[in-house]
Amino acid sequence: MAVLRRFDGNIISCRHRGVILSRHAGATHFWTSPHTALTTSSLNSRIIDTLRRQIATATLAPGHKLPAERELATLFDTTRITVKDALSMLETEGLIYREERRGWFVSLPRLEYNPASRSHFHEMVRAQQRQAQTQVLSCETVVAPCELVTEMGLSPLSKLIRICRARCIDGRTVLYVEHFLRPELFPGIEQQDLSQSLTALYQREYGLEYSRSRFDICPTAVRGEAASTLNLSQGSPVLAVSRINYDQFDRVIDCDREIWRHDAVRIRVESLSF
Amino acid sequence: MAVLRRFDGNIISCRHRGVILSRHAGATHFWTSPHTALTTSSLNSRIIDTLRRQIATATLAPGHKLPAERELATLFDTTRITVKDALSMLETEGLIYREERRGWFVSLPRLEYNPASRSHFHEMVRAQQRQAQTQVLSCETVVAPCELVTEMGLSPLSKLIRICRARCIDGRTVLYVEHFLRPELFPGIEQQDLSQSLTALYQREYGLEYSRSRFDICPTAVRGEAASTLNLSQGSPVLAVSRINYDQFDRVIDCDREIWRHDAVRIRVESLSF
DNA sequence: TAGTGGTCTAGACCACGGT
DNA sequence: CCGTGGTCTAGACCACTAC
Repeated sequence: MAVLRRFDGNIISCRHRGVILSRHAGATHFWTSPHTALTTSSLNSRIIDTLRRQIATATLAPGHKLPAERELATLFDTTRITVKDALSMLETEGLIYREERRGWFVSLPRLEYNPASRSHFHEMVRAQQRQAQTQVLSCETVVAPCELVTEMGLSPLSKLIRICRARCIDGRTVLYVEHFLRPELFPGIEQQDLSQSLTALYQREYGLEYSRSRFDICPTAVRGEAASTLNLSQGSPVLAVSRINYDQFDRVIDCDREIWRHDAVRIRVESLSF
Repeated sequence: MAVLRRFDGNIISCRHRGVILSRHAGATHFWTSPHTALTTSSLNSRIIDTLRRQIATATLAPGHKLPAERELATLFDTTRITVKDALSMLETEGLIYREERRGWFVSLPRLEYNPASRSHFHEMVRAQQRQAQTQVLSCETVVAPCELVTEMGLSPLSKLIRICRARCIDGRTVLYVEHFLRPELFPGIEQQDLSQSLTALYQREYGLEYSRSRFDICPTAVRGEAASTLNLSQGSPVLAVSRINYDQFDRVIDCDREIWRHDAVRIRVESLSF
């Protein structure tokens, strides 16, 4: 049906000067179906294909910084806008990411994340041969946001404890997370070390265990404090995972809102069908 | 901590002529945390805020077509590029979507989708008061793509049956899906009506039932046949959900690759913690 | 202070969709 | 055929980062 039209030439010729960047055949990326054809051959997609190939072959290795946009524009004999379009597309694809005014970088392998597991973040990261770090940004009592009143079944104008944290993998902040806790269940939690696993803390200090949870996964755009914490520009794509957790007595314990850099994670869930 | 700085003025004043578009205060969108601040007030974010508000109040109702980019540029006294930037950001956020060369439209409510449930697509859509439709694009025997050989535990150069379908909600194609089936389990399936639920077909005709499955969720960019089927431009953001399904004897039955329009769906999973 | 991306101007031509 | 977005040019100034 769909015909496979790969761009197999090594020389990416530009309109005026001609540019040689890629000398290797591309490897197949998991999310690149071999059944999809490349139908366009615009300048834009030549830039994309060239960069994609360099990334696939690790000629551009994970974490490496790309040349400046102006430099790439010169290299490909075009303007910054065209280059930016190409880079945005690769960003959407998750192959590269940007840091606000710092430049563009090749993405690191995605963390495999199972939101149904109560495995601790640090453990999960270590199990994947990566290094984790957690930073507490704030802990304060707030009036429950109205959508949480509904979601958590609270009475209106309830108070909640809000804990904000940033989590890093291999030195890069990839996750901004807000926890909303029912204060009556967690007296004095402000005095605890909140950079550790909250799940462990709940259990050790308060005898509360997750029994079941419900989570929503929703790709969206980042704004506000989450954006600056993640070094992202306003409106960059992220993956929002919100969870409601129930304890062994089926009471709502807390609610998380995780904002993941969308190139940094792959959700994997094992489940029984029902 | 973060200060709430809402843009509460009704009059969006542009640099030369001044434009009044919005007259209503915005409602809070679920994914818009009230704890995040709007830190910029560029021309771009004024466009975004104005459109966001109009959408939140359904002044711009779901499914409605936005004015042409050139028209918006005139309206906001700016250029098409600036308008496109704003529209792209709203697209990333999932509030609007585009159809290739047709224009920009306000997104419909997201379908709530639980990949762990074996509920049939048509049932699930109907349960949410929407209308579903399925179109079979192709059914053919192919050599197993190499990443599936690994994922499904096949011997190299195995053959698989590949079924490609498009699924619509309320007349809009929102899902492109490929199924890869082990041919030895499904003799003669090509002669069946493949526009119905495959799950039901497996059970009725072949006595096979899903018992468990593993799925991966990964935001990425769309290319190739999936893009044209979904009326998307190359590189638009989508949500890729790939699943491996096991039968009651714990054998791999099939593997799905779903490509969802990223504004059309919200993944919701209920799970026991472990 | 130099370098970077963020934002923006003011146009242009083309390809495809719908009539 | 016209209207639409898709792509592209050739610059500009600003804000922030890193040194």
